[in-house]
Amino acid sequence: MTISLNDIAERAGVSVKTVSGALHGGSARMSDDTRLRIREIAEELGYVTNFAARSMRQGWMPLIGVIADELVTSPFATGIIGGLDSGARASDMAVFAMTLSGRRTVASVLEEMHRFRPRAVAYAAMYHKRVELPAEFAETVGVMINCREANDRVTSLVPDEAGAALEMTNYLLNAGRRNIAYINLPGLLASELREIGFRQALDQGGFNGANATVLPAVNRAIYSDRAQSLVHSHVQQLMSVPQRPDAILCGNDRVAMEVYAALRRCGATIPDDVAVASFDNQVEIASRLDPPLTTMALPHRAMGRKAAQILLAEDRAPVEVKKIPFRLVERLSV
Amino acid sequence: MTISLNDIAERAGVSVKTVSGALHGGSARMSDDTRLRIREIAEELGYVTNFAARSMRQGWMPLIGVIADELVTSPFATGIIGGLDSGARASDMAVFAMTLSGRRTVASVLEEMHRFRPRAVAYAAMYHKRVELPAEFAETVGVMINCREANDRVTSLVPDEAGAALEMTNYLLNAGRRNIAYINLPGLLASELREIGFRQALDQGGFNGANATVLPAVNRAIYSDRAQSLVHSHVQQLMSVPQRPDAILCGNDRVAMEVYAALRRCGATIPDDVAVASFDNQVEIASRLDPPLTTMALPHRAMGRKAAQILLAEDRAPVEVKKIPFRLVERLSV
DNA sequence: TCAATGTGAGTAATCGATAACCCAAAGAGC
DNA sequence: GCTCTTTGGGTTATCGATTACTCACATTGA
Repeated sequence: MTISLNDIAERAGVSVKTVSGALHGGSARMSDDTRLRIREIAEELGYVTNFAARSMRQGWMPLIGVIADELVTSPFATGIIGGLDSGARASDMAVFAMTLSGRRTVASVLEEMHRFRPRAVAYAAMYHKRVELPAEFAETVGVMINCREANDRVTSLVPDEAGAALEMTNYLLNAGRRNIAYINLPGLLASELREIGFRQALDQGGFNGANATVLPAVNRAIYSDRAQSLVHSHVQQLMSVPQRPDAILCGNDRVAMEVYAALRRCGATIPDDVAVASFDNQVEIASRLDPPLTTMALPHRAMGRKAAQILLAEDRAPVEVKKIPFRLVERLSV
Repeated sequence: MTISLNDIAERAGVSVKTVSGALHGGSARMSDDTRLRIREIAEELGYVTNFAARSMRQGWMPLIGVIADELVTSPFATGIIGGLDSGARASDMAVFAMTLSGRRTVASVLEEMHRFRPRAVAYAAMYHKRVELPAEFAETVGVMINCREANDRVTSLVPDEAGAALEMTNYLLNAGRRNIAYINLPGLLASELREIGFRQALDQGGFNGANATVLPAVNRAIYSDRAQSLVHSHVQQLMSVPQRPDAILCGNDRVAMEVYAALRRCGATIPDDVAVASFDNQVEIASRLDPPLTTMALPHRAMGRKAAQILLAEDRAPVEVKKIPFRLVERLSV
């Protein structure tokens, strides 16, 4: 048997309303004596609030529902969910995730979720992309995380890719690097935006962004011969010409990992001969490379926390697209 | 405004009890005509069950609570949570995860969770380990996933590490390999158990398990000089003696990744000169290596599904430790 | 024809927490 | 001494779904 307010009231010789006030309603008028006594009894009996019962009056459960657009894999989910959680916790809310896998549609997941009457709902993508949300859900879904709603019907939080590339490129320039090559990952929204920022920073720094060296890596393999040979041959070629680069900016940490291997084979040392910098801060990789990799950390936690803030705000703000800044993680590769 | 049974009843000109019976109670007595009409109206009005209200009578919400012992990182969480989810879905339950991070204790997380009145609670570890659960929670937590309760007070589901090593070693022997080396990952429960299975298989196959070649890798780095040189020197040494191995069994896929690189540097081809096999099936790695890696897949999904089964079973089975078998994923490295 | 049985559906209580509303007693100001 | 306000706390309705209980009507068998 679980303990209810009634049990406590009986034990304390007061009414349930007094107990409710003592435990939850901070402003309820009663003597400190009564309040304390009731709290002690509750503790003693092991009372635990019944959210379901409370929600009958409130109309909602203290839950933030998250629709995750892929199986909650990748360390990225951690950041987003963790950020949401820490933001939600401040308001005594919990995060409740459901995955949009197989042939479960947004509509069906939303309905399943609605049965629990969450206070607010977010949609989270596992990598930066555009998502088209059917118009009828624009009201229900309060915020898009790590993706932009295709018709801008919902407030979206996305990483500021171009800004990050700008910052990182400036960082390399400030470190005295003058000849920076960029090894891109074609086909990803993130890398395309990063390339823009890269070129922009060069322009602002007095170099010619349009003419910068930008080479494609392959997104599909770690050690497959093709991928390795592609990055490897790029690096080899870069290092064999007279004006060899003194810095290589990589599309993401996995590319950086390959670049490390390639540079090592060319006999170049990092960062003395060539600085290497990157994006994502996939800690498992970045912090374990040798030397540890300087990289722009994706703002997953920040996006999650911001999302919680937006969802739990008193009054709904107008729809907008918010670019969340990366964080520069300085390690030893620059 | 959300639609309630009352609204439907009004619209249909029947009582709420009839509506409830028509939508949920499969056995409620009423004409098919009435039932159908009510369902149509419910659909039309966009009715969605209110679980909170239902739970007032049932006493629990259709939720399976999961206490995850680390930030739900790593692709492993996916399997466990996904398995739980698919098992729970069969009974129309949802999975509700909370993370045991920072200084949140099991007790506090359990209380937070209890406020939502989940039907059952599981404890999931992100890698195979022993966990000591305070005695007072042995009743509350129905099953331990990927870990074994230290005092065997709770039914535990763990991967059958030794069995997997046995199977994989036999597989190598059946493939005609006669000289198998094992590169271990010291300090992990999983690898220690795997080593036992490895030696046992050799014994059973007529080789001397006790004298088998078992070498330690390092668990901490991908590309750090030390780790690389350790695996590298191991491999180099193995390959430089007359009775070089014709197969290397690796403690896990990350070790295999390093072994691939080392073998390549020695000029050995996989699998012609040396077969490589491993454990975990960390797909991102295993399927992208060249050649794709043959490995024993951790039974994360299976454990999750089994856990749901146990938690939702009518009558509670006696406490036991269940070893869940791995699955052999044949790729091209053997 | 009349009681027995069965069928479809309504009534009202219930779960636990909350909130609008009410009431009694005590102290303040005239 | 009397009204006014504040303090401490009780009563009761309510949220939505379920369910034990009840009832009206129809059918069936004697």
